[in-house]
Amino acid sequence: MKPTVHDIAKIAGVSLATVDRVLNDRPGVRAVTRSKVEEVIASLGYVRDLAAANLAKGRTYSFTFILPANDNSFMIGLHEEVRGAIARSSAERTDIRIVDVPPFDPEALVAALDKVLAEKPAGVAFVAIDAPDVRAAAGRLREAGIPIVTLVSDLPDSPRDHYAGIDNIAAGRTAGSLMGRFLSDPLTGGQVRYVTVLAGSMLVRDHRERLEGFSTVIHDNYPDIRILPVLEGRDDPALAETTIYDALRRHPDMAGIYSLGAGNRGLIRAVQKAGTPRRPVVIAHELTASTRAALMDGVIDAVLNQDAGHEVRSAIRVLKAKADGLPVIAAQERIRIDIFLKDNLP
Amino acid sequence: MKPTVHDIAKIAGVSLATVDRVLNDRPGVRAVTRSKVEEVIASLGYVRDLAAANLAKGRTYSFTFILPANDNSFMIGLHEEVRGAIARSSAERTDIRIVDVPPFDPEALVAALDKVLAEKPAGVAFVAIDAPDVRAAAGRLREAGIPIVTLVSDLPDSPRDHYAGIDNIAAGRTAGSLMGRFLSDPLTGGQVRYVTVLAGSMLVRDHRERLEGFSTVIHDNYPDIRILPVLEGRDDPALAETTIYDALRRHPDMAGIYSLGAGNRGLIRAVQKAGTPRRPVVIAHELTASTRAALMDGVIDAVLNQDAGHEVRSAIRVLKAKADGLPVIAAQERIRIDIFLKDNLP
DNA sequence: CAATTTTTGAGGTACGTAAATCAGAATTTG
DNA sequence: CAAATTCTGATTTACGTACCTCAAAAATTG
Repeated sequence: MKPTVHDIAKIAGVSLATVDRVLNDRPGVRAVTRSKVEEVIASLGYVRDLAAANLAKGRTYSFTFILPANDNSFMIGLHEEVRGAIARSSAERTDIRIVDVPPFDPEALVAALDKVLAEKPAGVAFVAIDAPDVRAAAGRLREAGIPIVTLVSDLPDSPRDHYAGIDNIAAGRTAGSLMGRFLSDPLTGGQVRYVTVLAGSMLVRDHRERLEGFSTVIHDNYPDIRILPVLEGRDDPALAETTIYDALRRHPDMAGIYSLGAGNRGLIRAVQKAGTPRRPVVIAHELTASTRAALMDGVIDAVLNQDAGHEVRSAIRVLKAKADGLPVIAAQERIRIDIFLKDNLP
Repeated sequence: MKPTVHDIAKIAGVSLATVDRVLNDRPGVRAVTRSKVEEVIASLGYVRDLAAANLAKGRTYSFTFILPANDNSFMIGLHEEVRGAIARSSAERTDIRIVDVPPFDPEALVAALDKVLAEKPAGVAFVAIDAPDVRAAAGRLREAGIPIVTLVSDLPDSPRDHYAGIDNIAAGRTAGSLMGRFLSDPLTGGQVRYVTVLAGSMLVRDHRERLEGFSTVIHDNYPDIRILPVLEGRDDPALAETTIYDALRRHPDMAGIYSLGAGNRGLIRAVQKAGTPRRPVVIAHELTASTRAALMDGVIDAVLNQDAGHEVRSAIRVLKAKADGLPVIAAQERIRIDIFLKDNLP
């Protein structure tokens, strides 16, 4: 059977208390004794029974999720997933709290992080904003020994333990590749096509990265496709609608649209209203009620999606593992870019 | 704090033993007393602490995985993932065993299922073969109260508890949609193109379903694409190579190939060797070393993939939940169809 | 070498549940 | 109404670990 602390004590010829001191890094053990015990632990292949340990500790993992109070479908969905996790938390010894912060506001995020730090939770997950102050606040948390996971939006070059989100450069590249393939003409070819990109804001890292990936692929592989200057829709459906509508009026021959942010409701309306002679190829992000309907109707050709539920569950798993000092299964925690066509909608 | 059995006993005015009898469906409790206790349980919102319960029971979940002893990359990968789970199992109170069976052999599978039944494991996962005898054997397991999960290949109309695998019709539809889009010519159009399908065997349900989805989408949406009679490569690289090579010699203008089974190593060699004037669009299944390389080289255009690791972990989670009588998080257990282009390779 | 400090042992309690025993109470049966 | 049966309560042990106390042994210091 699985070895227990008692087995270790017996074989090492020490008392249970000493084994406990070694296992939990408590003082009061001579170096010789310590190494002897450690040897036995290794030779037996002992692994601490986490369930029993947590039971004994009466421990509950208290995690805090700091989320922007955005009202787009994706963020609302993210909130819901966290609430779902909270509902399930009773059975899992976790106690999860949500802290809302105003969106796109680095100072508010820093304030929230510092406030959370004072509460000494067992782990923190937050949607990062790419700013030096945020990086510093994250450093303070790590300093205090609190594991950190960034969610949806990463904070590179920071001491975060993990990023639970998609690779946005790869997402942009995928969009570019699909756009290129959907537009390419294997027989004739050579005609110049115009593609427009609708972003939320170029101040957001995710959007910058998606654009970067998209542009690279188009430039490198599809020389007859030209990307028009980026339009900013501030993730707002109304603004997106007028912006895209105007663009389609100016370029009735627009071959494609890549919407790399939110506010797709407006984009869809604009495309339908404009009624251009040849409907442009549209690739958008995040599967919501409206993008799903547009996919079915043929207004959108492909949707790249990140599964908020997976991101939340992954963040919790990672925080738990970090809190226990356990390794994470990397393959399990990689958040994949889902590609949805109208034929593989779940 | 979380209510415990002690709280229930105190509030219901009964002893701990009675609460235990109610909770674990043991006899020896009057109906009145039972309902009183159940009322208190409900009113307190009591949930049993699984960790403590399992600790007390000294329980280890013993699961059996029945896997075909195929030697293609996918099945080898599946084996590896199960072995990986076994390596991790010490920490998770699971004891997983692998039983190998000859591939595509319903009788051998039935024999294995019956042998496993005799060992009364806490759950069984197996790669199903679509045959009445297999269905009956699965019924015997369920009869014995053993949870069943089908892996990779489903067994519809059987009493299995769960299927951990992709929707193969949707996969075929996706392949059809990508093929149609990659081949379609938005400006000219109208020319007839020929596409060939390489399957392992039409006797396998997965392959039949993929073909069905593929054909449906092509017929309904891309009338100028014609599907040639299905080629069977028996999932064998050598056979696939000669089959495809011959086909490309006969049809040098072949526009596309959909490989819905295994043996892609041979397919790739055939396409490279044939050197047709215009390389056909190739869509294949399962990301392996060879399909990955072919994607990078541009020989394959898209790979549809099912993540064996996710399937195995999902199967284990579901078996555990069923063994504990807990609900499963459906969204978490849905196995997704990954679409890989050369731009989003992990 | 005595005084002090450090290390170790022994033992206990606790976490929340499972499962068992045994005795007493309530109920049913003849 | 006695006997048999069925319920119920009280109590105990166990699971594997954490953490506490107290005393004894060993090592270190002055």
